[in-house]
Order: sequence, then C-alpha cells, then structure tokens
Amino acid sequence: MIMKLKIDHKSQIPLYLQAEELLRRLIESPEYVDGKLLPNEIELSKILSISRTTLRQSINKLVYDGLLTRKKGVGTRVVESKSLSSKSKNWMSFSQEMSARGIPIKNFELHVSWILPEKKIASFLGIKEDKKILKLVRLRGRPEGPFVYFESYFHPTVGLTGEEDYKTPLYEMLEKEHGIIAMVSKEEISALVADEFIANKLETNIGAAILFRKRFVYDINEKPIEYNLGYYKADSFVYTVESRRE
Amino acid sequence: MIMKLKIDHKSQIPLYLQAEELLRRLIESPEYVDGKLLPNEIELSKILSISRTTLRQSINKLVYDGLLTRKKGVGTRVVESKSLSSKSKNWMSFSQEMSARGIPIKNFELHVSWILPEKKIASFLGIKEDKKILKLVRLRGRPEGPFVYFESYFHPTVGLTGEEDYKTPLYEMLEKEHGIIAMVSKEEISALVADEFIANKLETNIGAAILFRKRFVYDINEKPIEYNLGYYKADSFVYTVESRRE
DNA sequence: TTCAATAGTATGTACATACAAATGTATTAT
DNA sequence: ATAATACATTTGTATGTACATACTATTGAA
Repeated sequence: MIMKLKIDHKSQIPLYLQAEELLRRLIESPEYVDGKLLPNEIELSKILSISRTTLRQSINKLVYDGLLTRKKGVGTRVVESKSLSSKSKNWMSFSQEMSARGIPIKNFELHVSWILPEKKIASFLGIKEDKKILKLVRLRGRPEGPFVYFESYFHPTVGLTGEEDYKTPLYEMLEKEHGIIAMVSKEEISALVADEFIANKLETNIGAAILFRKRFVYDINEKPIEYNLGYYKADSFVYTVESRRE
Repeated sequence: MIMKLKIDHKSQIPLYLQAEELLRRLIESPEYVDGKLLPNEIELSKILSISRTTLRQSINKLVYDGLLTRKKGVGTRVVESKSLSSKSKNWMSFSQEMSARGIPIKNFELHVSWILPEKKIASFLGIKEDKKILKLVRLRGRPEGPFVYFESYFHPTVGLTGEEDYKTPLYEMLEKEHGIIAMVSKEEISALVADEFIANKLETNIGAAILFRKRFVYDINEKPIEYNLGYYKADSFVYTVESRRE
C-alpha cells in the first residue's frame, strides 16, 4: 500500500535514495505490474514527505534504469516488461544486475571443481593446459525456475580456494577477499538452440532459443582473470545496449 | 577552449541538453584526455550562463554514461583512458559494421512499402495507428548467401518518399538527403529460433538459432525516427560489447 | 619535526518556487 | 454531430538558496 511508504528524515541515508528503494519495491508489487500510473509527482512527494525535486531525483534513476517511463501531461508509469535486461554501461555482476531491479535470485545449483582447462580457456588465461584451475558452475534464476546457466573459469592468481562464499556477489567477493578488481569486460553475444544438456539444466525443451554470452573479464592491469559462459533462456532475458554517436 | 562555450538561451533545445553536448565535445578535446579536472560547478555554471542546478543535470548524465567522475571536496574529472567503447564506437550502420570487418555486402532483397503500423511501432514512434508509414525490408549478406533480414519502420517526419537510394549507407543518406541526424541507438538483443518465414528468407532450416536485434533509433532531440528489427543467422554473426567499470 | 586542529574548496543533498509544454477532457460555437 | 476552444492536469525545465559532507592545505602547538 502506498500509504505505508515512510521515509526517515533522520536517517543517514539520503532521502532520494530511500525514495528510490521504496519505489523499486512499490513497482514490483502486484498492483503495479500492468503499466499502471504512479500517483503524480506532487501527490507522491506529499505522501513521502519529500519535495518534488528530491522525488524527481529518485524517479530519474528509475527511468534511466528502464523501470519507469514518463509522459508529459499524462504521468509516470511502470514499464511493462516480462523480460529482464542487462545494460552494457557500468557493467555489473549478475546478482547486482538483478538486485538493481529488485529481482530476487535463487541459486539452483552452485558447485566448484578443479579441472584441466580446455585449450581455448588456457590460451585466454595465459596458462598451461596442465595447470589445474577453478571451475565454478552456477544455475540461477527466479524462484519459479532457473533461466541462466553459468560456467566460470578463474585464473590461478586470483587465489580462489573453492571455499569462498559464492552466494554473495562474485566481483564484490573477489575484491574484498582477494583484492582482485574486475575492471574490463569483453563480451560476445550470440544465439544457439538448446541441446539436451542445456535444455535439462534450464528446464526447457531441446531446440529452445538460447542467448549465449561469452564474457572475458580483466583486472585493473588488463590481466585476464575470468572466462565465463552464460546460457540464458531467450524468453526470460534480453540484452540491451545503448550508444550514441560521437 | 572553455571560454568559447556558448549556450543559446533562446534555443528550443533545453539548456541542460545544450550543456551536455558542449561538455561531451569539451572532454573529447585533447586537453581533457588525461583525467584532468573540469572547472568547478559554480565557475562552470557562470561560464555557461546557466544555474548550478541545471549544470548538474547535464553532469549527472555524463557521470551516468561513464564519461566523468565526481569526488566530493575534489572536483569532477574526465575518466581516464577513454576506453568508453560503447560511447562513440559502437554506433554504426550495418554496412559500416561490415565494411569495418572487411566483408563485402550483397543485397538480396530491398523494397519499400507504405503500411499501417502495428500498435507497438506506432507507440514507439509516437504516431497514430491510422497514419501510414514507410516500411523498408532488406535481406543482406555475403555473396554466397544472405545472413540478415531487416525490417525498418520510419517516422513520417523523416520525410522519406520511398524513392531514395537504399543501397547507400542508410544513416548517411538520411543526413544528406533529409537532414536527419541519427544520434542515439537503443538495442535489445535476444535469441529465437527460425520460423518458416525467417528460415526461408535466410536460406536455413526451421528451428535454426537466430540472433534477434530490436533497434530503436533517435535523432539529436531524442525524438524517435526508426524502429528496426534484425534477424541474424547465429552462425554468421556475433555481437560484441566491451565495457569497463566506473 | 610531527601531529592535530582549522579554514577553505568542491561536490552532495534538499527545498521552495515559477513557468513551459504536452496531453486529455470538458465546453462552446457552428 | 462535429470541430474549435478553453481549461485542468501532469511532467519538463530552470533558478535561487541553504546547509551538509568529504577532501586538501595550512597553520600552530607540543
């Protein structure tokens, strides 16, 4: 319920951030799924007990993130989108991407192993093929079912033991626990059809459309640290890119 | 040359957008490549003859786009190592993309028609559904066979007659012939499997993996000018993205 | 010399206000 | 009935102001 939205003016957290969080939660709630109009800005600012200017700061962010659209003379409405999407700018880890959208993530599978790398992977990481590396497999998605299958391969210098907590955002953990700062991400996006293995993992049928993403991650010194493969159910995920001409 | 930065207070274009464009150009100039500090906001607002609040609107966007970083008590600086790949590099027409890869292009089909837009398209272009618009269909690829099928829908204000030469690079033609400057491109990339129609066009089999790209193109005033659908044979095309943190 | 307090500088947050522009609706005139 | 007009609503743009907070540089005392 809207009326319950409360902002703590004494909190250390800026009002516009509190408002942003509240709005994120609000538009996730069942009453706002169908592109419904929000209360107008003046009313909403009264409800939240903040100024319209401050409220607009919050809304701007949500518009930029693609959750809301505004129309002059009409109002602000929730974007009707069944699919998730990923912004190319300011890249984030998967869980950060999702939590930025207020989507709860469930891990269906999560296990690590030490393996001998394929030639391709060894080549990218710049190591020998007889050097064992850590492989991380994750099957993740929404509560109602998985929609992405990840395979990650890490460079030995990252220093992973396999004992880390892989439920936390990966790149945050790498930074905190191992001082590794993931800086550059190069991605190749393609399409393929699900084979038996992938169809089984993603709980879909063989021949279903899969958005396939290879991701090459480098640290602050442009040294390779991770080789990542992502198989996304195409009906649950859209990759978005925004660019402008010089 | 900061001092030359001039904003037209009588222009139709909002001050904050003018300022954003000026700053974009400014930070591209040689003097700002190395992470140099901009003038502080109060000075800069005086130079540009706009309020600090308005200036901050422009800077916010540039920060969000990853071109600038701000630090409390220090200042605003240009992001070092202008790696910002998606900013200026990513924006190309299909033929430019291909010629950059050294691939010769053949047009297998190319025809225009005037049609009533679907709801979705009319909504994006901001026109009524009973207004006829120009639809451009192109089937293109390598000499040995097509690998992409395009459908483009143009806003009436673009002024296309259907008599133009669509063999030349599209956005060049729009600029030269109609003074339309395509500025921003938002893309959604997904995967699907070929149905009979697409399989037939692309000379592949039903059920083949297709990389599907929706492209929304806007002019310099953020007005929509084109809605574009691209179906790529997945084994012939990979979409690459490069991004870096902060 | 060293360290802590202080002043200065620049961005961050927040509010009140005013008018412009787009949209939708109700009213009026033909 | 239909078209033109006026009006209300809502977001968009823009300014001025005030104080908070993070960082830097300087000053001064131990």
